[in-house]
Amino acid sequence: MRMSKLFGQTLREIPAEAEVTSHQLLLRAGFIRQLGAGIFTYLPLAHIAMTRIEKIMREEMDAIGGQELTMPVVHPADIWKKTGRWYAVGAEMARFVDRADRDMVLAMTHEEVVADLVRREIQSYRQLPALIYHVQTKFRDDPRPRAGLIRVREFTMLDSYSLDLDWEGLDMAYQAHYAAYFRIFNRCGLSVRAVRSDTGMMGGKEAHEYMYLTSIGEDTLLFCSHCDYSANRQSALFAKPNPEVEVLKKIEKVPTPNTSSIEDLSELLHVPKARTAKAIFYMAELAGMDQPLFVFALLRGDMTLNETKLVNAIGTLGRGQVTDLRSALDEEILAVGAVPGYASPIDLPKGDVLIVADDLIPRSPNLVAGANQAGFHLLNTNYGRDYTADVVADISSAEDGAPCPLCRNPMYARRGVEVGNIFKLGSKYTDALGCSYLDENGQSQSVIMGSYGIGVGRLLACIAEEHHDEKGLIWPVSVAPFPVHLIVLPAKSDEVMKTADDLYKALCGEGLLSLYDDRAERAGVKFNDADLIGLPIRLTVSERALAKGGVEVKLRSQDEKRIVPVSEIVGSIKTDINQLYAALEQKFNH
RNA sequence: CGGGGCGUGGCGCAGUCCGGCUAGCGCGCUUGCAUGGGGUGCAAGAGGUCGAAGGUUCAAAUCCUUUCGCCCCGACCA
Repeated sequence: MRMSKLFGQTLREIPAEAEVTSHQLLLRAGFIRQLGAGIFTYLPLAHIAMTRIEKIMREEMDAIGGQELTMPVVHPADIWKKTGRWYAVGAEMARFVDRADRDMVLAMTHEEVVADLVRREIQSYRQLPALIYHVQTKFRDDPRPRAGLIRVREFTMLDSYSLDLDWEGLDMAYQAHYAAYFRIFNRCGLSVRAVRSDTGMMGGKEAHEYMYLTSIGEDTLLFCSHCDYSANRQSALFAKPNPEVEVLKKIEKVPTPNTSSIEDLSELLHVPKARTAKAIFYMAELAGMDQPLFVFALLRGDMTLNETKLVNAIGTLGRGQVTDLRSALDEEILAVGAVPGYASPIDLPKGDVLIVADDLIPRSPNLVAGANQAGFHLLNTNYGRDYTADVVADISSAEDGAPCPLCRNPMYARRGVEVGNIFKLGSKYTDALGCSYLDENGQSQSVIMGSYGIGVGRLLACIAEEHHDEKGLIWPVSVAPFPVHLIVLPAKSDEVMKTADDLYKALCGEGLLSLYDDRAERAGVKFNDADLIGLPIRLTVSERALAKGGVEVKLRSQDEKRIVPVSEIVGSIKTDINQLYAALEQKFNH
């Protein structure tokens, strides 16, 4: 590609809207341009890089038996209504009506389409297992896109779907993906950690997320310092304290004026936070219910509430899945007879209030709790004797330093960006859309499904985030838009330009694609642009280099320069490329 | 959705508080000359409904109202 013809230019200054490094560099180097919030154009350089990433994805998917197809971006709402997600997913799903007034959906994922397809195509156990995938556009109307390509609304995703006879088959498909996804990330030069995750709107039994660890990440992950336990904080378990058994003391009301926080309470009464109970109030919207449900969450004063766990705990009640959870307003709290700052489940006039207690509460005797009266708390409240809950479940959040649920050693917290995920869905979607197959005994069985995805643009951004220096990007050889950046410097004689032109053609002839900076720019401009764009190998044709007997070769990732005779340049570059690939492989083989 | 910030040539900004000639500056872009290994110099140019609508005023980038968009924090999120 001649740079004089390349669509898209580099920017000297950082556009004001970019704060995150990958966003700044991708804008400055002429890879992306923004059209709207979370909506981007991928210029030729980014397009080529993404195409290369997708090629790696296709190779790895094909290697585990995947078959590529393409599914639509616009779906009739019908199938989403059948699985319930038309109702369960909120404004994140973009909807519209077509000219015939039919409800339509922009694809945010493709389980429904897959299930509909399976219903038509799969009838017999002989057709299973099957694995299909595509690389397709998704639209999720995220309330807050941010950080350039890290969190966008429209994006390209590799998503694959495994279809199996049974759960054992799904386990195998899941394992195959688990490994294939690591290979994809590693071949792209990105180091990731797989952590256990919540299944969220996807549903299903088990899920992992692939996390690129970085301080700009939006997710908080917990890693055990000793064993290999790791999880997203949304679903991370931890070893809770084991309180000693005590004689249940008599409940006692004490005045505690102006003591509405656990800190103040703990100080005033000289009791550790672990011997208090705190109440947190929510309004939960449940699928299929008109009125939001008041949720009274109770946990020990030394614990932090985990909203994801709370949502899941409410979901186990069978009253419907939570579609929205928000903090209750003071009026709403007072309306159920509780007093903000002094609330407890004891003697609560029970309207339609759902009490969810953390599982540490029943094991913790003689806790200080609110008296449902401003200015008073109760000493020695005990679960079972004084009150009960509708659900007892783990609703506490694992924080930095919390003991590992497996080995009790402390866990540490890190931030990360989710670049991929894998879900064991089971028959949630296949049953909803009625896809079954006949087994060898002629019995009808549910197709068991898994779904797996990687965001291509987000992956590109993470690679940029990981591979750069103060001058610009440093693309891994596997995803670089071109392996070679060929620079010709202005010169008096025509020989320099002719040598460069010939070299450019020779490289093309050898299949070594290059970005050829043939512009009438000065050396500094060209070198700076080359550093900014970050292609792996830089070749410089100049009078000075020719006088030294050849062309200057420099790797973007190293400082050394060397002169290589023109006749040997093709071989030399091929060697460099091979070494770069070898180094990349080396990095992840341990 | 709550809080904060910002919309002025392609990019970065000044001017807005306190209304007043033809709206500036740097970069980039065009042309010419010089220069020629790390964003070169000189000269001459092109390019702007000051986000939009309405209002106040003799006069609005500037004041008022409404609205749209973008960014950041939070809520949210596969």
